[in-house]
Amino acid sequence: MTTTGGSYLEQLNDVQRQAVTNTDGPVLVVAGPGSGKTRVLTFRIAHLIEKGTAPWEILSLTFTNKAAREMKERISKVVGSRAERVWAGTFHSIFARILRVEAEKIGYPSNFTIYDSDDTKSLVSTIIKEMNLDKNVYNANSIRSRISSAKSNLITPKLYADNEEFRAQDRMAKVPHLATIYQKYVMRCKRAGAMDFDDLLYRLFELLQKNPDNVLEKYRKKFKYILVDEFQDTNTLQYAIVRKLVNYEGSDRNICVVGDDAQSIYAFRGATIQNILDFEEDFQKHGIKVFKLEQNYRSTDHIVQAANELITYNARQIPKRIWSDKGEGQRIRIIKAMTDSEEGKRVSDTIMEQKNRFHLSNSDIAILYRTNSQSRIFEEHLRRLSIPYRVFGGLSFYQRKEVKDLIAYLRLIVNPRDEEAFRRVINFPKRGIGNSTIEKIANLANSKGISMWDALPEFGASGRSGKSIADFVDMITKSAKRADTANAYELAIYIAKRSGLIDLLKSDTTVEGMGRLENLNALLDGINAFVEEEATDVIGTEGTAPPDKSLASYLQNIALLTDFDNNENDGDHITLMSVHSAKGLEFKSVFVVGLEEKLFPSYMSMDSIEGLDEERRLFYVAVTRAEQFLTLSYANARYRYGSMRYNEPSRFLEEIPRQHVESTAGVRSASPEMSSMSNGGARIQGNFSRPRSAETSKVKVDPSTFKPSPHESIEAGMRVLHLKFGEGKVISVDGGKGNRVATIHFKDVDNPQRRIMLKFAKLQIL
DNA sequence: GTTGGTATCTGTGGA
DNA sequence: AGATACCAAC
Repeated sequence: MTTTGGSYLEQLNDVQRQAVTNTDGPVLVVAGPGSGKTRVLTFRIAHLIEKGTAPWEILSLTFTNKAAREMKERISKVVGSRAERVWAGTFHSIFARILRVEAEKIGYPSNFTIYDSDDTKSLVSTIIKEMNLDKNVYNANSIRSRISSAKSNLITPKLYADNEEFRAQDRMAKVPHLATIYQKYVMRCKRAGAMDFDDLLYRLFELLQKNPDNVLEKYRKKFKYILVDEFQDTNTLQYAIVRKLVNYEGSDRNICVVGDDAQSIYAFRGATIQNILDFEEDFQKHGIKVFKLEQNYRSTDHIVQAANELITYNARQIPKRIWSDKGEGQRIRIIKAMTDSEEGKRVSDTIMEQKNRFHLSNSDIAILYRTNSQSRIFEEHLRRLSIPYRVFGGLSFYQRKEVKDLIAYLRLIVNPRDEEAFRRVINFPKRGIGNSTIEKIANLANSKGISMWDALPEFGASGRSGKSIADFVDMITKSAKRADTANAYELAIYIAKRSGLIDLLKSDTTVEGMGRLENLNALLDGINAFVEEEATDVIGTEGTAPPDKSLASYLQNIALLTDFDNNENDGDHITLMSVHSAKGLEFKSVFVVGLEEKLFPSYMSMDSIEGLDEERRLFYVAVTRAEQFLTLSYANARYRYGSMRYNEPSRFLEEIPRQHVESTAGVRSASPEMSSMSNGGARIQGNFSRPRSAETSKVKVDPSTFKPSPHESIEAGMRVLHLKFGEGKVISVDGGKGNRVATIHFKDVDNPQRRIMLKFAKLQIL
């Protein structure tokens, strides 16, 4: 043991220690927010290494690069530099790394391209256009997500086409050709030597399934211990791969998954809580051990209890109540604003006030929102108060046009069959190869079943664009030749100049144009840094593999990076980010903003119980980010899509028991901005429905005698009691089983007629 | 083939 | 509101 080695177990509570030291056999850790989940995972890995497991025999899968990096840092605090050799990374990056070695076994080049969602969308659009389908009916985005979910559920184009149920669904949705699009899409990706994000998972599964050269055994032997973080966010496909690696005859089944069903927020990309339930069942007979971490070390009690309460509104969950001994703490504050702009101002003012009163630094504070587009208004107001901030998420560096353009050239050099890259740069900067020529090349490629690049020689130098095409081919071929001797950086500089990209940007002297040139230079610097970087970040296979500094390797790296990853801790700033990206983080003071119906919960998720439950879990995640101060805010009206929209306060606000909420006295006093409002503003005020919490406060129902009746038994005509709205009469009940909605007229409420989802509501029949 | 203008749509989360 | 698609004129 190292000198620090002995002490790490003492930093754990009993359950945590058991979860760390029970290293062999299947383990499920159900970990509430702030319960020391990361600590358990990292110490478990450290413990394995201390006990003699080779670092490279440990596979640790996470969802973000940030989580993986943090984990390695924390492991190395216990076991030193050996931590570098652990296979720790995201599902996508680890699998991409394996596929880079094995791709040729399943018919892909080892330097395959990774298609991002823009590439995917554009390929889907191209196919729809080629099939002469109406793009308004065949919406590229929804088709993309349908294809994605098919892949995530291991449904191949063939299975899809043969499945009568899917076809019936598609006919109903007026998209009968979806199966064909899916089939073409997969074929085109393969033809382009490209994998989309789902393929990085799916093709690895395919590899292990088909098992050429007994590759399955190779990886089963290699990974003696497997750990999965955020298991509630895995999809069917990811779990299928994990099972392949670990659940087989004669396996030690050293698998540890950590998750919290209440924090599952990625159902939209195929994640299913079912995996946690299945996991218990799948490993039952192999002596699974289950540990529940319920003590919350993060937040004070009002916050913890509010979170507990609100999650009970969900239909399905693993029973669990988190608790804290950090004391009662501050109550939750609610800010009500007339407009989005006022919300921005009030939140910024409150931040200023908190900073002064409680001596918080900027880095202690975060503003969390449902959609990235909400950041703008807070930026404006924070800037006005000279409060430094940083916005995470949104358009990442690698999604900017000028960056994507150069990357497309690099992609094409590495893999000329990459059709999306080809289409992007064949005529940019303009070189006289117009749409009709591109169409002709595409038609030729399709009829031959080859890529557009491979179709070029046959297309010939005929016609007006012949010379330009020949020149283009020459440029790419020459660059590819250079790649043998030049490194990625030299190559990037060469092609940036040779293609005319640099000149084009230099000729644009506007502020934006200069910004674009800066971005391009930043990209070049980034490539240089990648080339010069020491081997520190490299996960050696057996600790001996030399760092792969090729252009192909660079491209695969950046394809999986997000905005999170290319930024250092640069000083003391407030954090602005979506609730999704805040998962796993914590701040002394958290502002959850935009708590309005149709925004949070999102209108996209409001028409189903499952959707609403996921939004509620998302809100649960948001609330549990806060250590000491939690502030919730909403606006009655906000600009969205070009016009003022009015929204009700979010139902989630009502689901927080009042005893955890700060009294609103004084908080609602008009801000200067409100009193200086124009007539337009006055009209908005006129439409302002009174906040629900204010009107409900006068209804007195004693919670100790209140006994909710089963929601199935509620019928029209009954007299019922509601914890917040008091006594009311059920006017009607509609909606299907499990989804019933009652219209109830309450006696003592300003807005008496209410539509209530019976599944969530707690009603007592009188 | 290119340019510049107008019409139309789309609209969450993120590896 | 902003991005993109489409169309007419050069």
